[in-house]
Formats: sequence, C-alpha cells, structure tokens
Amino acid sequence: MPRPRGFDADGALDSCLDLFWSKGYEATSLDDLCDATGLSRSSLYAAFGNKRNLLLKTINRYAERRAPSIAAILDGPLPIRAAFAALADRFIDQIVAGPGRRGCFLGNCAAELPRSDRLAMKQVRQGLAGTEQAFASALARAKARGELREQADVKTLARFLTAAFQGLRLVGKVNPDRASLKAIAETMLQCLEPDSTSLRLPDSNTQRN
Amino acid sequence: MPRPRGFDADGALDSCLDLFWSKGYEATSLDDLCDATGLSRSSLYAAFGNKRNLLLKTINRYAERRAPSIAAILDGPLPIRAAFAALADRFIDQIVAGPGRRGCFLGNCAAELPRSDRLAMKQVRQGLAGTEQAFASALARAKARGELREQADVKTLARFLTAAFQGLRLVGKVNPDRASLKAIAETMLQCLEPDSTSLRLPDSNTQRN
DNA sequence: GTAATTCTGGACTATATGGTCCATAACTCG
DNA sequence: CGAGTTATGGACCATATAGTCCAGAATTAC
Repeated sequence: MPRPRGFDADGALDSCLDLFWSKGYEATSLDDLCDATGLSRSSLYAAFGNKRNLLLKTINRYAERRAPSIAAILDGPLPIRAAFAALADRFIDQIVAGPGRRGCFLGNCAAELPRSDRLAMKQVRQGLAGTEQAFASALARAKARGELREQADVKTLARFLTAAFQGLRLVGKVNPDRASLKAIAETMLQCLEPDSTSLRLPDSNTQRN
Repeated sequence: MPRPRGFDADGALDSCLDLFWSKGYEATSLDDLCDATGLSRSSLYAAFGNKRNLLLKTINRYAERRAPSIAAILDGPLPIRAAFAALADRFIDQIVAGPGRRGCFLGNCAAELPRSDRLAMKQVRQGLAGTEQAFASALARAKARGELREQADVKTLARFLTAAFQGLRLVGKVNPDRASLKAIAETMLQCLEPDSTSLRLPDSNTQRN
C-alpha cells in the first residue's frame, strides 16, 4: 500500500555529496540541497533525516565510491611504485584540470568539522582507514612479489602514503601547479624504492661504513 | 584630538584567530567573535572591517606568528633531520595533547574556503609559501654543510615537506594516535637521509620508533 | 472504483546571522 | 574648562537558515 518513493535516493545522495564537497558543510544550505536534488525539504528529511545526518551519509557514500576506484589502480598489473604514481597522477589531474580542486572530501570534513563532532570524525576516520587498508594490502602483495625491501613496514608505509596524499591534495587545492605537485608526488614515492632506506634509524648510526 | 582606541587590536585579532581556528570560518558567528574579544560589533567593524576581512587578517596573522616559531627550530644547532624531527614532534604534541587537534589553520582554511575566494586562497598560498621558504633555506644550509645528498633538490624537498606536514596534521586531527603519527613522521623524513638512494642498509638493522 | 497509506510541494516558524546606525561616553587639544 | 572628534555599546534591520507541518496528490491493495 505505500506509495513508492518518486525519486532516486542514491542519486540524490550523490548530488548532496557533490555540494558538500564543493562548498563545505556549513556553507551549504538546505535550499542549496533542495535545488541540487530537485527535491523538497519534506522528501529530503523523510529520506535522510536532518542536515547533519545527511552529511554523515555522504561521508560514507564518498568512502564507498572511492574504495573501488582506488583498488582498480592498485590491484592492476603495474608494479607498486608505478601504481601509486598513477594514483598520484590521477589526483593531480583532478586538481589541475576539471571541476576539481575541491580536495579530498574526507580531508575537507576533517578540516572543517569540529573535533567535538565525534560521530562525523569517526566516519572520516573509517573512510581514511579504508584507503589506508587498500594501500596496505597492495603494499603487502608488492612485498610478497619482492618489490619492496624486506624490512619495509607495510602498515607504516600505508599510513604515510595516506597522510602524504592528503597533504598533496590539500596544497594542490591552494596551489594547483602540475610540475610542483608532480615533484612532491615523486618525492613521496621514494619510500617505495626497493633499495632505498625504507625504514630509518636514529641519526647516530648513519656512520656505519 | 581623536579619542584613542580603548582596546588592544592585536590581542583582539589573536582572539578571533583562535576562534576561526577552532570552529572554522563559517561556523564562527559575529556574536562569537564579540564574546571572545569582549568588543562590540562597532569596534570590531571599525578596526577590521567585515567578517571576511577579519578572516583575511587572521590568516596573515597566523602566518606571521608561525614563521619565527618554525625558524627557531630550523635555525638551531640541530642537524637538519633532527631539526625536522623536532618540528614534527612539536606538531604531534600539539595534536595528541593540549587544546590542539585543530590542525593547521592554513590547512583548515584551504580545505574549508571555496576555491572561488581568490583573495583568501592567495593569502593561504602565501602563508604556505612562507613555511616552504623557511624549509628551503634551512635545507639549503644543511646541504652546504654536507648533510644532504649532492643531488638533493632543496626546493622540491621543501615543497614535499610542506605538503607532508599538512597531511600529518590533517590525519592527526582525525586520528590522534602518537605512535602512528611518529611512524608517519619518520617515514616522511627519510627524504633527508644523506645517502638513501646510493647506499644500502645492512640487513641486520632493526628499526626503532 | 474506493479506501488506505504514503509521498511531496510549499507554506510557515522561530531563530540566528551579518551588517548598519545612532546616541552617548570618552578622550585630546587649545 | 569647553569644543571638537572619535570610539563604543546596544538597538535595530533585512535576510537566510534549519527544521516543521499540513493539505492534497499519487499509488497500491482489494
């Protein structure tokens, strides 16, 4: 007996995500959201609850959509360093051209939302943990293939790369210069060199030879 | 003949910076600012113009105050890697303890503000350029002292470190775990190893935290 | 077709917001 | 002390905001 919902909830969520991503949470009004989705307040509220709840859902949505797109590159046939370089290139492309330059949505949320919003922070954390995990498993496979040094700490590398990509995209938003970003990316990928020092020692024992 | 201003404009600006830094720009209301500074709207507006103008001034303020505090560490007697490690430690301390966990104000602005706000973006860019410059000159001195490889590109290293620190502070805001952040910091400082690409490590080395 | 049920548009509300304005207090200078 | 000038507090305004509500449309089951 229920009259079926007359719109595509997933599509609407994507539109909201797009808005939050572009304008930020606080700066996005309900009118904006209604305009973008073509829905009325009632429908939005019935489907997603209030504005903050909608934000939480878009964070999950973003993380969900991001995962396969990252995995597609990292699970491909490329050697690990080339794969990460390709990922970096894609980010840089998004930054320099396109409608991009909105940074990473998770990063934006992390920066904008108050630390007092525990739930939102948790979602962001989980989202980042997801990519970190994808990084880690790709790195583990690469290590098994012998592409990384024996001592390479996969988990630490994954964490570092997660943070470094965040940094790359953040400075890219401010300074979208391709050459500069590529140089940054190359430097951060040095940690994947098979025979460079992947783990560092205290300064005292650099004079080993 | 003018009646002198009855409050400390610099102090008021600092209070505003503190608020913007903690709550974000959009989420900070004029009432908040008046409360924090103890001033009335009239005084605030007479001294700084409108809210956005106040934001611009706080961005500059932040950059100005940051510069010497970074320089103090980087210009000290420590070897370059240890100096950057000390800087990282300070950031991590701010993240894990203290009232911190507000990330870097420049980074927050970069993330929250719309890319359409050219002026604000420019200020943020200049602020980041300031620290990048401080990094670069410290690196240049270190290179002259022979602490870096001959091929090290000081400018690129400075850019990378700027981005990486942004990433570190961003993920730290979401996930303020000291051990994890220290591991990230160590990995990012690998680029300062004097001989990382040309020499191998003895396999017997075990890493430490 | 009809009843039941849910969706949907839009009006509505209370509040908060950025910004303005003015009367008055406070200060300097002569 | 008095005139001139500016800072200041607080009232005020127009608007925008998040959220609510209801009447009617749309759909299903019978």
